[in-house]
Amino acid sequence: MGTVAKALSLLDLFTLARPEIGLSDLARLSGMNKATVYRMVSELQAEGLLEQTGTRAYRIGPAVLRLAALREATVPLRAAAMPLLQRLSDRTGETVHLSFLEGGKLGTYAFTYADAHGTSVRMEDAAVLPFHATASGLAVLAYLPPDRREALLTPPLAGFTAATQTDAARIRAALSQVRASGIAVSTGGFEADVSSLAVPLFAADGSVTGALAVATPVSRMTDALRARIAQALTDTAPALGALWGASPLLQDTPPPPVPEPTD
Amino acid sequence: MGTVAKALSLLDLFTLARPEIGLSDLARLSGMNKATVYRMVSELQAEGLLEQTGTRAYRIGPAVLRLAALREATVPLRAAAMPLLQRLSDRTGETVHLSFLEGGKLGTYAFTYADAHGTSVRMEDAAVLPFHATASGLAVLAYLPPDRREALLTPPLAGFTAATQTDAARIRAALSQVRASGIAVSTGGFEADVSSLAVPLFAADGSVTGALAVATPVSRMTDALRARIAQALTDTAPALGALWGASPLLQDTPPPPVPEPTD
DNA sequence: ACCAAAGGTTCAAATAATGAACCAATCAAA
DNA sequence: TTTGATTGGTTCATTATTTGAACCTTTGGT
Repeated sequence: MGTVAKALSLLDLFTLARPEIGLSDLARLSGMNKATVYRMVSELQAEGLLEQTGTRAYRIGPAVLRLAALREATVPLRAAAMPLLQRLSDRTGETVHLSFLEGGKLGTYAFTYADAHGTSVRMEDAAVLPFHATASGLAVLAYLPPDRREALLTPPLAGFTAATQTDAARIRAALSQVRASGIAVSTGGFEADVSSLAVPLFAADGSVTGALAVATPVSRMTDALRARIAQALTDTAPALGALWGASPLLQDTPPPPVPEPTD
Repeated sequence: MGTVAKALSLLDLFTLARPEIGLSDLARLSGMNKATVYRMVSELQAEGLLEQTGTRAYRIGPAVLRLAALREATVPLRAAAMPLLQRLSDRTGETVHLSFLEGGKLGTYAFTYADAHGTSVRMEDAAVLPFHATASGLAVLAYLPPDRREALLTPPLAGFTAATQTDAARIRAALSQVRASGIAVSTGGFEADVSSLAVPLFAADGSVTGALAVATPVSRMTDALRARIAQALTDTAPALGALWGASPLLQDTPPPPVPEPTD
């Protein structure tokens, strides 16, 4: 792991729940030396990726807004995807959630709510999803090349709820199911009261790039709803893939053109 | 300059005009070795700050969207500032433009248009402003500590138009004017047909953090309009500063509490 | 079939990152 | 106010990483 990667990994310590972090905490959380962290945050600050608050704690800086504007101007994907997500929300009556592989992480990209129900699953933007504990993560994991998959399945796997599956062997078995059906399911693995279905999304070259998911409160999930959501997901995924030039040939072939890995 | 800063400086090579850059071009533009650049972009890519297109060129990656969402959740400044900017636009009938110091750079943060005129100055989000050639830049420069100011004024200064002032001595003289009046003026220094007025913005600790500017087509700028804009700017700046806790005491003291530096 | 330029890779040499220890400032409790 | 613990920040010899010339392979144009 190079110095640059280590410095950038500091950015991932900031979350909605922990938006400001002091120097000592940053050193503790990252496991790096305080002097090292200090030099890194100084460089990140000079670039505007971090900034220091009045209490000397660090937080994400204003430069990311400029970069984000540049990103959306370059790849106006979110704008194009939102109507598709909204239609899927309306059709299923549930929260829809689009995530993409960002380097080695699965990041939330966009989501939409239905206004059908009084209760719905609340999503956070700015979230990174665990691969082994979410439907989206499993959908991606199932179609990742074996080496990358195994790297992400090496113990210890974090437990988020009592229902989180942390046994790598069982997860591998679940991934075979995902490949067989083309759909990933997860119930309460990340958030206790949430049940999700997800389908993988593929890049133009056939590699997996993200996932499209529908999340419902566990109390509402039934076999009938599951079937309706699965149908809606497989209907929507090709149109979404078309936005970045993925082949619509995948449309009627649930197990996509990634060979069943020999694991 | 540390390795991290060098790697991050690559991000600044991407602009709206040049949103995708190949490896060799990145090496040329940055003046770094190709192998060095390659390792850096690989690390930036692993973090999702860059991504590679089908043609192997690099562009800003999706992770910046996640970070931007986190930033706005942490510091919902843009949302709070926009109505103030819009009022200023409506009042002056011109384009308003808010920029902040991001580390060593002056980055565009937000802008609003008036719908009064058929013509107006178009701004780009995702833009970095030169200090010596814009009203915003001069406003900031005037109140920066002498060492930081001098660092930014060391020749060679880039020329953007025939009217760009690139003589550091003359710019220093102009900065005295800015400190005397509390307002910076620039005509055609960055974009040929644009004339701007700007006031500095100060952080809670009294240090300069950015600028608020009004930009008009040169053809429309008159002394009368200049006076009206200057008034509108000095009226708005305190309310804007209040958003981040800057002292409203500055309201009626055009030369803010930064001592006239001995230069 | 050719050439030029691109992306990507290698390895010894050079340089930058590292971490233990240190200082000064802040804060809470005694 | 004294104490003690913790914070942000700094130093410097040791160490490990980055660097860059040269190399290979692929791509695209003529």
